[in-house]
Amino acid sequence: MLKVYNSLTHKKEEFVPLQPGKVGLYVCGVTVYDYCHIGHARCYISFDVIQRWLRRSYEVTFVRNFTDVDDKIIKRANENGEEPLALSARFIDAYHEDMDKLNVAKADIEPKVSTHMDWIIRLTEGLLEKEMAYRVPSESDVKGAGDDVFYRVEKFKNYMELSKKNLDDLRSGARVDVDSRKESPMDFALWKSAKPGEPFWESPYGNGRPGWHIECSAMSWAHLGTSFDIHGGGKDLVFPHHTNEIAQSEGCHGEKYAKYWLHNGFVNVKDEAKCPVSGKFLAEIPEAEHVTVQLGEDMYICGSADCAEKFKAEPDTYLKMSKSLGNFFTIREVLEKYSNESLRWLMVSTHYRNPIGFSDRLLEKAENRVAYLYETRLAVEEYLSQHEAVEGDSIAKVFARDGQDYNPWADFETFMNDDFNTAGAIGVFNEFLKVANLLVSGREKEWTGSKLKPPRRARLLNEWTTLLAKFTEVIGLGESDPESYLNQQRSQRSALRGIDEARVNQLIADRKTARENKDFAKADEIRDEINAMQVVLKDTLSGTRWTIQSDL
RNA sequence: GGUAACGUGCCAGAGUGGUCUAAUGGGGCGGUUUGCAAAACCGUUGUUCGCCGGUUCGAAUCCGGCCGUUACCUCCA
Repeated sequence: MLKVYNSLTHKKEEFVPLQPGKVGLYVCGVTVYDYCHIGHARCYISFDVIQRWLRRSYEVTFVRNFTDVDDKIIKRANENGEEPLALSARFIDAYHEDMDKLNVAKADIEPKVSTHMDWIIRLTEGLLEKEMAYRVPSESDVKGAGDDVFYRVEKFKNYMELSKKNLDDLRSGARVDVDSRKESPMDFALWKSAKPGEPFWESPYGNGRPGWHIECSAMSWAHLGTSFDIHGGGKDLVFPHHTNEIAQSEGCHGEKYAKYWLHNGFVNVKDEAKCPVSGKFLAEIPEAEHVTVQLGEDMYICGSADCAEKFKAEPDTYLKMSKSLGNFFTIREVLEKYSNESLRWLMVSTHYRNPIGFSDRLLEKAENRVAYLYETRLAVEEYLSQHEAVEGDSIAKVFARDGQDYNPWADFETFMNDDFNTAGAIGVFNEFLKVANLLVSGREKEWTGSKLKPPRRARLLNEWTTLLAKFTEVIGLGESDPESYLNQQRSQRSALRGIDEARVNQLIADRKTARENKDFAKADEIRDEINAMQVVLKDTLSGTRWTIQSDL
């Protein structure tokens, strides 16, 4: 049974769709005036996993819009001397590129404001008829500009149901100049009359364009009807955006708008300090071991007394190395330095409603986990290419503990059904990956108490491979080809650190020769040289693999 | 100023009344393995859940207060 936390009721509830077997899902999309940032990544990755999970049990209609008519777009376009719709089209393309990299699937329907003006007008008409909205003459001198239309907030009883605020607090906190033509300061614009230098559309109220909130009410109506199952978005949209959406849609249709409201938490960028000598992140070292060093006016923190000594002796040498890596904001900036799946892993490893810390250190950790995932897959593939399988017991039986079958998928499902708890689910997944490594390295005895013959291991690894696909399909990680993924990840790191791959390969070949000649002194000398380049070697049965040393 | 969310061990992060003396991952330490490493795997470390008080037979988990962090309060996912 699936349970979801509903922001509307502030409780976890059993998920029961309006129509059996079907789910209508609407997620607020981007306002396309710039590249997507990590906050967008969080939201769309979260709902991508949610959507993937729902599709296992329901026929899902997933709608995620583009807001391509908006103040910020117009402002940016005017600065660039570009048509607003041309600018938004560019950023829609950029959005798709970014989301492809993050393995975020396209929504079933991705509607745009600019092609839904008729729905927006129908909705506005409906609200005017019910006197939930009112017209006031435009102050604009643009020819054809007629009226502005405002929503009459006082007429909608449950206005604050979602945000748990009260109108009086909002009034007192208002920080924007009040438009004196409004009946009440809280009233918001449904339709804005045309202004100089702005695009406009025709309407019964004269030329103009829609207000900010109406587009989601209109597009969800167009594609999911007046009432649907799940509405999602970032927590920051609770007020005013979602609050106003409810007011508009319920005010017009007189029906419950969305049954469940799901809101993802924020991304908090952290600037994390490193020890200037060892380069280690101070957060990784117990505070008791930190040593403060004062140089003139400036204070520095080292990770240990040893480091502090070295630092005092040669501060200039170390200060050069400690330059800040800076904070990242756009998805593109992050993906220049880290592999695409590392960002997704980071996002999925925290529950979607909780705040998530964002820093180089955490990305680096995520990067290493993704590498572990692919290295495991690679090792399994190698093993299976070398060993034939024979029939035997299943993973559940062989890895049973305390008389209980080992059933990672069931555990995974339990977590996912508990408000899409991907963080817990990832914990199960981690253990599942370990199972493969145990078998590949012939160490299953550590878990099961007895050793298996290779054909039995191969049988279990075949089963494992099938099962793995079920996990990766849900979390959207580990679905690429392992070899090419790892190579890509390595090339990215090599390029960033100026490591010459050809040189590394040459040294590895030299070392291989030395090892074949049993000249281990020479081989180790070469390896030291390689290690000095921040390259780490891994000797396997099928040859030497190499990776770039992690910053951690 | 108003409102809300969050605060878990060295770090990240699950856990919302009793098999929690806290899943999982990272780190540290010890080991298996390896020509030596790396990787992988095993063991171990951490009595502790922001602080104070209360409810309860029993609390990380419920209630109250305090402190801290983050965010929102008309156009940010």
